[in-house]
Amino acid sequence: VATLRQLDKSTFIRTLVGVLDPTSDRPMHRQLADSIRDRIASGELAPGARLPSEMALEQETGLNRSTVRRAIEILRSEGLVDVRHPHGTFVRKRPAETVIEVSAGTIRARMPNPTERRAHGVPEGVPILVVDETIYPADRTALRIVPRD
Amino acid sequence: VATLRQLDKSTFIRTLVGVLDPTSDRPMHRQLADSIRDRIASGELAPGARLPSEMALEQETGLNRSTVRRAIEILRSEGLVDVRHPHGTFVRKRPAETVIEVSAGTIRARMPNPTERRAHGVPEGVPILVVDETIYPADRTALRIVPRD
DNA sequence: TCCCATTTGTGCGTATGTATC
DNA sequence: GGATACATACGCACAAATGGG
Repeated sequence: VATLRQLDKSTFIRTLVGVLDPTSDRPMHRQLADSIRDRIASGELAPGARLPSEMALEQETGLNRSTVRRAIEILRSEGLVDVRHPHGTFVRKRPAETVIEVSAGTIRARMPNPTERRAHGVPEGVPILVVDETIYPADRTALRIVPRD
Repeated sequence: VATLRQLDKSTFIRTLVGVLDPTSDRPMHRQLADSIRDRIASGELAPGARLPSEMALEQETGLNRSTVRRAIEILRSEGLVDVRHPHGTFVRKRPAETVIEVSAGTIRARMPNPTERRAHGVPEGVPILVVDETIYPADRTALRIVPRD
């Protein structure tokens, strides 16, 4: 198993490096973020999968750890990954979705402040849905419009 | 005018420093972000107002520029400020809100990816409202539920 | 046109702390 | 206690974009 995991990791990094272009106008941390984002979108990095550690990414991309961290920070702010200290960085799993039925009101969305984040258990990079005054974490809520009775 | 501006700036920084506690468990960059966020919430820093430059904040808080930048990054990811290179960092003005009337469908919210950000002109730290397949930038959109005809 | 000052952006390096196994 | 891995904080240098003179 150790051998297989090692192989998978090497493959991931090799292709990762393949798309990094130091001569590009696009900053390196954005390129790295793009690359990982693509792999998440394609399913190559499935929900729950762990990304290589910062040190591993640093070594195998040749980038500085700060640069690697900035890439991860981007994905974090997009709600794509979940950084668990000191376990690693994981592709976020979408929690089970609760459907809320609404038949009236005004709906907005925005990023929560830290107080709201704590109060409602909203992970980083996840907005909130605001129905009139009521707050729902957007990663686990869908609003369904239903005719008023 | 120069004198007045200088006075305002000094006042701002003094109070800013006043709430920074190096012995606290809370990281310095979060404390700084908290402090500025409070000032935005209270209206002391009105929409459109410019924050002190990174160098000014660095000098007057005694924090490193990287630490100052991390504080600003937090506010940015919350959609509170708008960083314009090389002009400075400004308290974000809420754009005029467009009310969309919906009478059916499913509504979700999430952070946009860079492609969607560009396509819909969504600033950083601003989520999108997704009505079935249609995307609306959440900073300028409110959805009003209306009875189906 | 060009230079300069200002301000944010990018990228590197280093050290130490904290949490978990 | 040690190993691992992320968190915080410092520092430095140079690039890029804009505006003023």
